[in-house]
Amino acid sequence: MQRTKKKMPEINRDTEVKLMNAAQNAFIKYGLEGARMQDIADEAGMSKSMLHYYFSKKEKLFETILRQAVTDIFSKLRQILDSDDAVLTKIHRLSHEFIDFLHGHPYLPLFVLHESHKDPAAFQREFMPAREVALSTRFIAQVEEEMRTGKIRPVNPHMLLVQMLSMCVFPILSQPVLQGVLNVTEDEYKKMLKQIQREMPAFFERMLAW
Amino acid sequence: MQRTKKKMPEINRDTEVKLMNAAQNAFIKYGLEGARMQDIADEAGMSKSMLHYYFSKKEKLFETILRQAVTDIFSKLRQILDSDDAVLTKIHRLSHEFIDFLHGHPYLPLFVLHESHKDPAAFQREFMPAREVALSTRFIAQVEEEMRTGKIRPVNPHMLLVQMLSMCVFPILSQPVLQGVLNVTEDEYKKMLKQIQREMPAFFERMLAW
DNA sequence: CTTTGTGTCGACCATTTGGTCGAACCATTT
DNA sequence: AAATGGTTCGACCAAATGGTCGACACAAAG
Repeated sequence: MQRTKKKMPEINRDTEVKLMNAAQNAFIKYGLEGARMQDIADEAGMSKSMLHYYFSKKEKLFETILRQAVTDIFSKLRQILDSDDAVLTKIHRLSHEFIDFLHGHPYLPLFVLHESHKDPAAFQREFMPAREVALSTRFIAQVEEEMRTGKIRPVNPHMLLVQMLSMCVFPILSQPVLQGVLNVTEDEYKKMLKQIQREMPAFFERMLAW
Repeated sequence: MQRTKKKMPEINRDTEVKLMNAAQNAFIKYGLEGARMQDIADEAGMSKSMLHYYFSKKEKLFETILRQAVTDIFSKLRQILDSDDAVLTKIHRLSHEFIDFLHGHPYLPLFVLHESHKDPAAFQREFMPAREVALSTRFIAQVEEEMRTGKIRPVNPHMLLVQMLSMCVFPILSQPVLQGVLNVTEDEYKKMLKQIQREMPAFFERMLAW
């Protein structure tokens, strides 16, 4: 005999995912106010009513999408920075795994940053749980420890983290503009990204070496 | 006798500036679709009709604001990168003058990047005139020249430029998020920015030294 | 076969929003 | 004082948009 559940909610999941994907595309491109519920429904191949059936209000839907985006980014970041690796190893992993991740989701950082600018205090309160903050404290402590044992040169740990993230995120974030400024094709830009991935670790090794 | 002009257009200028400032704030925060004409008019202390009197349509107004933003950023950038200074001097100036500039207009980069993502091709076509592209080619040539004469170590010039910009722009761009991640106050973050300004040149000197 | 409850939809509603228009204002000119 | 012409506004309009509601489909349960 089969499950005693009244109905299989398989189609459920499927449509919900379809709706969320469409919503993500729309919100990322046009923002909360710019995205149109009808467009989202159309792109998902469903009626507008479905959106309100699964996510009561537009804001609810938006919050779901934004929270997902924040979680995605920080999960990946935590996976690397919260490991047992040495600082330089983490930098190496960051330049490869994290940039690869961002390259696969080039829209995520801008989306999150854009929302964080609307109301920084609210963003921090609603979307930056203590877990994400702890992410940095442990890494900072590790850097200080390696500095104490003389493994790396003394630097400002906060600054180091900011610079690491700058190098990873900005080249992806600003690809459309930089591609224009540098006057290169998308392929050439991708090649440069690969090169950044390869050379970034050595870059920081020089920085942290005595 | 006074000017023979029929009327002084001084009030003109003034209201136009007020409208544009209000429009800039609104567009930066909410984007083209999210900004409300009524809000812009209210913030400028004028009627909505004024907006249509000075800028016929919302899109026209938006394009004006965006073009201004792009021009502002690239003017500052050109002022530094198009000078007669050596590469390392330019890096030094970038870390001071350009970051100061961005710190005074922390919203500009995100605004431009956001629009560039909506339609990269259109953005490049409409808002990146040849003049802005030439900005990089000359700097690239200069880097190659200094490499040839052995003044600096061989590196990929494109990559160098991207890294310089990353270090300048990203810390400002992502302040709301990073302040949360690092769990520091605005003052502490500002202090860190100052430190980045001071240390960035040495950072690149190490990178470019033999 | 009827009931039931979850999904799904089309039609509709109330509000918001960009945009228009004619009137009023006011300094300058005649 | 009357005319002129650029400037400003309030009232209004048509379209778009978020959201609601009743109906319907349809498989599982009784």
